[in-house]
Amino acid sequence: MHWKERASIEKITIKEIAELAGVNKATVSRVLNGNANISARTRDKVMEIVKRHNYVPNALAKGLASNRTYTVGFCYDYTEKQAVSNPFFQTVLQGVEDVVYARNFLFLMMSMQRDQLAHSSFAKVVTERRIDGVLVPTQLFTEATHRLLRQEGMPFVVVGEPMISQPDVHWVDIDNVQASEKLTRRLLDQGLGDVRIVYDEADKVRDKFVLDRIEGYKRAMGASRLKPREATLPQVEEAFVGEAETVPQALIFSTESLLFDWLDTAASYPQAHSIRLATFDRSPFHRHMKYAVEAIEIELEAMGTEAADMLFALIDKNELAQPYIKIPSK
Amino acid sequence: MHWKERASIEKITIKEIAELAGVNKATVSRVLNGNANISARTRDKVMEIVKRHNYVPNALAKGLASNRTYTVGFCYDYTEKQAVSNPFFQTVLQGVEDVVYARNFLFLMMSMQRDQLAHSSFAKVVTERRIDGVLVPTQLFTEATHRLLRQEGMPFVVVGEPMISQPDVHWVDIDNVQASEKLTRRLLDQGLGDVRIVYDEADKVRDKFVLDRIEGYKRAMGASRLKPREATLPQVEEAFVGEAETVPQALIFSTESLLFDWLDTAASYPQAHSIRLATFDRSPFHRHMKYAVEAIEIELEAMGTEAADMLFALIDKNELAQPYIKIPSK
DNA sequence: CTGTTAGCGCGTTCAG
DNA sequence: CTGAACGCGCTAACAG
Repeated sequence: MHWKERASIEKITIKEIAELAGVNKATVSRVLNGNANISARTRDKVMEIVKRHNYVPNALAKGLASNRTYTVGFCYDYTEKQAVSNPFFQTVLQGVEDVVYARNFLFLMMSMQRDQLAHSSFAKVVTERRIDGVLVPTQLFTEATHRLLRQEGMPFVVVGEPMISQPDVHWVDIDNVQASEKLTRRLLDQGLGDVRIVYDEADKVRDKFVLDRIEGYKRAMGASRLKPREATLPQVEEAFVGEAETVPQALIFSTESLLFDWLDTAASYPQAHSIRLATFDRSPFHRHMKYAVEAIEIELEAMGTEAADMLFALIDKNELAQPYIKIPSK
Repeated sequence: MHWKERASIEKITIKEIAELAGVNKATVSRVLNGNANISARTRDKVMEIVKRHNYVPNALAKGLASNRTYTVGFCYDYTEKQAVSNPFFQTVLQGVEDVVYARNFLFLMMSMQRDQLAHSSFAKVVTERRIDGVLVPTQLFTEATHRLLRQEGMPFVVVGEPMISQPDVHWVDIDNVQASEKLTRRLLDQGLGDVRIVYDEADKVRDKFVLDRIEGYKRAMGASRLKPREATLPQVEEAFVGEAETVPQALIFSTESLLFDWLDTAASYPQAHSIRLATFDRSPFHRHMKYAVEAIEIELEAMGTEAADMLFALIDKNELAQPYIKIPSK
């Protein structure tokens, strides 16, 4: 059995339905698409046949005729092999899926390596018009990406606040300032005074959320009239070799990977065990880790649903109520 | 700007190319598809125009005409919310992607909740013929799934050995018996004698790999003339409340989630700290966990590439060299 | 080697 | 309210 025959198994078309119902193709099409001007009688007759023969529209033909694919894309970073396994990623994805499937759309995942736009499946999908819109994580939203999207007239929403904001770029993110402020306050409320925030130099330049988390931390510290102290991981470690430095009571890691890096080295310092650890994005692994980790629930799933909703607004009406959305932590 | 205009930005078609080159549409199509019988002159002329105008074929039209979508699907289990974040899942996925993109195919992710086939995007994609073939994880490969796939004549490969083997079902899996034997031997070689394997009753009935891992364990124990002892998690715990029982020297967890369950309860038993822990699928989180975990490298990425290769063989030639593939651990 | 003629399955005028 | 005719962009016979 060749694929050509295989693919035509039992697939009834709109034309055959029309013949069976004794009406025209166009009429069937109208019934199927809920067109208003149809007599109840013909509608029922057509629907009966549709049901009985288990008619399923051909998505390709429909797309070709209507210039729509009924598919949205989700682009993910393939540079870091762990991107997909990232709980962050997958929770957002879940929110997206709920919305996408509720709309009866499909969902095309595309990988893209940073700085490899030209050969990515992302570029291919966009230029071939296999999607009606796309969600792009902020890490992948470069100048080149933006240019391609705009040039192709492809609706898009950035997931995560882009570093440089532009008027025609719509995005959704959690409110990192608020989340960080809240997390910091939670530690302070536990009686800890010397709370510091740890960041990575490279991240700080590239990721807006790192800046925001530092900012939120500062606000909470300021509100308690405490001196904020931000540091890179190496700087924190100096506290254990130098003598003048005091050991912090708690460390807030601006990213989870920093926390992991810390765990790798902390074992060398006995004093490190008493430090309270905190980060964002609670993960199911936390409770199995060497030390207890304080984490704040951030609304990742909501981020996915909001992003998808924005994208559909763009696809449907080509306009947005708000240019961007910040989701506060509860 | 409405989507209809937006979508037609700058998109040159095969027909226009033909006019510019002064040839027929069909000729352009032949050039584009690398058809043999074309004079070098017309080929060059056509290609020059194609390049200059940045022609990109319309995937939908191509698919409609050739009855092909140039897309393969990957179905994942949405029942367990963590499925996508599972390192297992994502490593396999990576192997799949490499093959799929190398073939210039696209990649459609579909979710499916167990026992919810009818309303899944999976069923939709398959019946609407939006893919040329699909990869299905064994957990989702139920009777109903199989029936749908066969009824629609959709080529498929099961990822992971199905519990019940059937002649027309092709699959790829790692060699779990071999991997388990190897892992067990590694523990025995460390001088540990009382090594036991832990399984979950429900998993054992549903997942073939659990049976295989138990089998591999037994072989290694047998080869060392040791008495194999398999137990469920509750049974293992009894060792700590009863008195007659001895504390095992090592525990092999047939799944990672069992290991996690163990970690949750182990803290209560001081004797538990000395037990060596082992499992399959090394994960990046292991090294941050409370206790050291012995793990064996299994060829997950190869599993993905092999599965994809099998699928393409099915799509292209509708036949397979081997009905299934078992990948040994190195 | 290349042009002609038909569709693929569906949406969408434009009449009536 | 419904039918006829055409087009979406491309591939696939069949000629020549």
